[in-house]
Amino acid sequence: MIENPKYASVREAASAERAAFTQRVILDAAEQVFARYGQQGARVRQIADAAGVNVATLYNYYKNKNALYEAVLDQGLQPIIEALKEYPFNNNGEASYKEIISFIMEHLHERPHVSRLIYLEAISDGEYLKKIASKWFRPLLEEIVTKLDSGTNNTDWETSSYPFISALFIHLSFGHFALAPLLKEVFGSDPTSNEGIENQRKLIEHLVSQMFPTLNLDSN
Amino acid sequence: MIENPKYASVREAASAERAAFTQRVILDAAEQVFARYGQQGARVRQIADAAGVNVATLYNYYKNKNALYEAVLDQGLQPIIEALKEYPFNNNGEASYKEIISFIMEHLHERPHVSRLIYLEAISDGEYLKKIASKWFRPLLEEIVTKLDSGTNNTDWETSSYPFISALFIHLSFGHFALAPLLKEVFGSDPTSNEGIENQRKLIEHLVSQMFPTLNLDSN
Amino acid sequence: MIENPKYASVREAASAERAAFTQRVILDAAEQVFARYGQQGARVRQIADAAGVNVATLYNYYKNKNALYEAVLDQGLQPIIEALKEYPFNNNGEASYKEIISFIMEHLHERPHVSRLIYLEAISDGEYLKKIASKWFRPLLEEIVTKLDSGTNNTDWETSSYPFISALFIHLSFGHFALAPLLKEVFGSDPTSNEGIENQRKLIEHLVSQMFPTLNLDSN
Amino acid sequence: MIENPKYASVREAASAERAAFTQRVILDAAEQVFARYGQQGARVRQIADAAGVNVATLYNYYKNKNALYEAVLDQGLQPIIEALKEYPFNNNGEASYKEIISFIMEHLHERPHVSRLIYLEAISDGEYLKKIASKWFRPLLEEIVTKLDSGTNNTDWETSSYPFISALFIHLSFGHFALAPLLKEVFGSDPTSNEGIENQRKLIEHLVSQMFPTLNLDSN
DNA sequence: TATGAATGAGCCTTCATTCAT
DNA sequence: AATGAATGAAGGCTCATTCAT
Repeated sequence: MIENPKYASVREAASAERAAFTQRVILDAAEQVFARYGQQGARVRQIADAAGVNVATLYNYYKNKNALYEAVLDQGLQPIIEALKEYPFNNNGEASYKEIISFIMEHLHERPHVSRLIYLEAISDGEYLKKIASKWFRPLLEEIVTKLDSGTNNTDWETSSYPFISALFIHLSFGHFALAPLLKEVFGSDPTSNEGIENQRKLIEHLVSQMFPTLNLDSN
Repeated sequence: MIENPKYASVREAASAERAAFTQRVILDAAEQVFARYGQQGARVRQIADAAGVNVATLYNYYKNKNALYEAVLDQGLQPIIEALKEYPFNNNGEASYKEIISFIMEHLHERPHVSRLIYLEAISDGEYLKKIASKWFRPLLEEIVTKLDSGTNNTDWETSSYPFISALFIHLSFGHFALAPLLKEVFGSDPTSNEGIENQRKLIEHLVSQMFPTLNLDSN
Repeated sequence: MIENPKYASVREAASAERAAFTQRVILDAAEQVFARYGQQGARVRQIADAAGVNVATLYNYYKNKNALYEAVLDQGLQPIIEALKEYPFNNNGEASYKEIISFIMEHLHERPHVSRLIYLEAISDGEYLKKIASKWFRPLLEEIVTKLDSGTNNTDWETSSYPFISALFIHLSFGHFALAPLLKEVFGSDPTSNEGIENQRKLIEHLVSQMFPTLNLDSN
Repeated sequence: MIENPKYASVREAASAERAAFTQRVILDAAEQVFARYGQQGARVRQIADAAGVNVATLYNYYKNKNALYEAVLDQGLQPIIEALKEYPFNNNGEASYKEIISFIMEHLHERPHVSRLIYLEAISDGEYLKKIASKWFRPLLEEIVTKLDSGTNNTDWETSSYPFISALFIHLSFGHFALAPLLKEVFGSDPTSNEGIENQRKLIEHLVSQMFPTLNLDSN
């Protein structure tokens, strides 16, 4: 029997919504597990359990474990990429380097697995590392470097030092979240607490202001 | 057949030597594989292949994969611990903070998997993380903090900031090696090359000298 | 909503027609897939795809895969059984053995999967083999044997040879279609083409006329 | 410790022998199961059970189920190919067509799964059918045709009929074994018994002698 | 009736581990 | 000590089937 298209579309919409929800749940669970055990170490069973669905359901949405991992990287990292793109880094100089730092720290805080996913991929020298580097880190760092260049009189550091400064920034932001369990164990306080993040933000600010005193004076 | 005890002991000595060699080869291979794929992601077959021995041989030396992993952590990290213990951090103030930096960077360079093992444990919040933190990082950082305290007039930073400074140091030293594949991909040059290490060492020195100007003046 | 019974019945009729159509489509698809991969090797998903319906729809018509297979055997073979029953084998001697041969070959041609289904059941010694043998082949062969007996003076062959002659007939008719892919590959021409079937028909005729010369003279 | 090479080789030989035995057992079991359920319908678990080994052991010898199937076809069919090659079909005309028939029937009897494997592959139009046709059936049939040509005065049949005669021969020999379960069910007696085979042999002989009367007179 | 979503069971394969030599 | 062979358990994935709409 041909249904009333209107009702059919309503039903289909509900079904699609449900599917989208399930897919999101699976993706979140996968992100969590992959971010802890890596691509090889993660178990699909564990992901399914974390998502609260049957293992077979995973395969209604993703071809295989590898495709799921790719989706985690793509869609897990995407929000931060998008956010960074929209950020007015060099629109008119209004966004200070301090705001940039806050912005990034805030986003990494909201997506606690991103840093760890990237670090795991880096440590295992995974096949997606090239993509992460080219589509992600290089644009991000270029923005930062441009900001530094435009905001200082360029006498503080030589251009050749920028890579090291960029790496320093990566360590202090991404590393802060990736290494959180160890830091908590060593120092006793949770680095991902609001206080911990705030302190780390201040440290980065302080370092930048020390390294680029002219930047400091200029823009803030 | 009754053997000549003398010859037997000779043979036994040779045998023991051979066994020690095999065990070392296995441990090195295991360290390499675990440092890349983590405890769960590593495959014993891959370790055996990397060691050039039969898989069954592993089990002549280690009860199981888990015991092998523990041995990797214990014995893989041990040399650096030992080295640090022997180092005259605060014997008579002769060892400058620069020397300490060089010393640690050099050791991490020689054991390229140590940083990654630790990072993997930290990211996965592994069961050995407590041990690593308490037996390893805390003593190391205490030495450093003591050094800072004794070497400066203590006006540069408040004591409460020491954890963050310690963490900063971890990121810049251990993180430099753990993240090497990503950094290489992003910046194009190998961070683990002599030049890359030298530059990183200088960066750390520079930061320390900026953060602790009195330390800088005092000891070097 | 209270419906007008008249319209309801119209709708029900249309619905029933539609359902009958769907069921036929599913059955045809199932026959095709089962005839190729057997009971165990066939995949319900493949059947649903071939039928152009959702997998779940299969289960509106058949309890499970096994019931579908039984239906394929029952209803797939039924038309030929029915046709043979209606055929005036020994009504009044009007149907010559040549006509019988043509008749069977024609029916096997129209239902290309029947031969293969039977062969697969035979090869796998399936649980429906008994049924096929008793309800299908034995009646068919008895008709043929009766025909031979009544049409000849019975001097050509001993009665004990009839099984072998019957088997010969099976091989040359059913086997011709079941083995078609191999024969095509070996000889280059399609045995299921009109020409191929015609030639095979002639071969059977020739053999029969050779084996039963008196039959040959009598009835044609 | 380096062993005495002599003893080592002895041990290795024993090990290799054991492995060869296991591989043979697996292959035989696989042949049996594949010959019944086909490539898709066969279950590796069933094969392992039939071989009396653990499922994982299969994978010490064959990459996967498909490779095992290929090995079954290759090595399962090979003995008959070899046997046929060595047979003096046209050495000096000493081997009569009756001997050829006996020879083939005997070999098919000894390897009861060969006929069924071929039939299943034919029915499913499998990917190895081409190979079977070209490397196996065509040579075999060419030998037979050559035999027929050389042994008769060639007046009995036209050359264009040879394919049909060849196919007839396939049906009566291979089909006799492949279809054995059905024939047994229909006729009550086992076609693969010595008596059944003997009778089938005679039937083939009879048909040949009828179809090629001059051949009959000449060579026997 | 038809279907997209979901699932438990089962399949193929690999894993970590043990055995026998 | 070392290894090829063997295995139980677990892994990833697919299957047949059911649910909910």
